[in-house]
Amino acid sequence: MTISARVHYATLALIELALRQSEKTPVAVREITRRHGIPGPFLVQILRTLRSAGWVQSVRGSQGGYRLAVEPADLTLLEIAEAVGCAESNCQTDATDTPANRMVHEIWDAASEASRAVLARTTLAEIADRTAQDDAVMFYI
Amino acid sequence: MTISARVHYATLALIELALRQSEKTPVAVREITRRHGIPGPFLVQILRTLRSAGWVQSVRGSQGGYRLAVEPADLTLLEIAEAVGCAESNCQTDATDTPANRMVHEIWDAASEASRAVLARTTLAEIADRTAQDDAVMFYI
DNA sequence: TCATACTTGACTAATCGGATCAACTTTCTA
DNA sequence: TAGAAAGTTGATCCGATTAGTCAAGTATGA
Repeated sequence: MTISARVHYATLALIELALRQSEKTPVAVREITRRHGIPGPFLVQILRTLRSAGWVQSVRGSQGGYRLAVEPADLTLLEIAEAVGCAESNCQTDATDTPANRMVHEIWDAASEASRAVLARTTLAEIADRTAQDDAVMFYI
Repeated sequence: MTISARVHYATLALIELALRQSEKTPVAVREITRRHGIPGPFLVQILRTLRSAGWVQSVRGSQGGYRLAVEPADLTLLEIAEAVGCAESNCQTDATDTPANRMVHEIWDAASEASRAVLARTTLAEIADRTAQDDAVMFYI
């Protein structure tokens, strides 16, 4: 469960889309990259993945952009991380299959499971809401 | 907290040394590599790190080898992972510092902390003991 | 004195994550 | 109906990290 830049950017983009769900026109890639400082073509690549996961819709042509296609409350950070991140194969070695080897692997698995549990119980809706609150405070100041 | 082969091998080696603490002569590298299927020169490299951490002692010359230099109950898997593994810098990006960015980073930190907690509460003594039991069962069969 | 075993430092090969580019298609708008 | 604005796709590149190797040297027991 290594959190790569890819996963981080994907999450930021989804938050942005979640916060602007009510807008009529879709959100252009350039707006997202500008607001969050994400390298442009890289975000495009990430959005492609999000689209094939069915979480965003794209609208082509002028005035085009991206729109969230799911309920933010239904999407967990674990799902995002697993869909966007690469293979999360934990610790592949050629070590002999011994009791010690199995025992140690159990611990790595338990550690991995612990962090996955944290991500699994956090939804996009939660962080979007909390972000919105912070944004409001910033605006007020 | 990615578990690399390096960390895995280090842990296996330390278990082996822990189980053979009572032996008169130190344990040769070759014995460890054979029993656990660890690439020879690679293990040497790892043992160097363990030695500079002060966890193992080396004995040179004929009949030489390695010996555990600490109480297995005092060594946690987290310490091993952090000493042997490389930089565990979680998610470095150039993303703009926004509420969303901070919020998301908090979650990654929480996830990382959860897995570290698991490793922090597991000691070398525990896994060595449990391994010894499994070994005994295998021998009995 | 020789075989055994650790020491050290440099070196290589493969993989992966991050990032970029160019050529193309779609759609709006003037 | 032309052109500008946007997304689409596939290929590609680069640098860092990891896994793993090698060779020359040193210490020690038999």
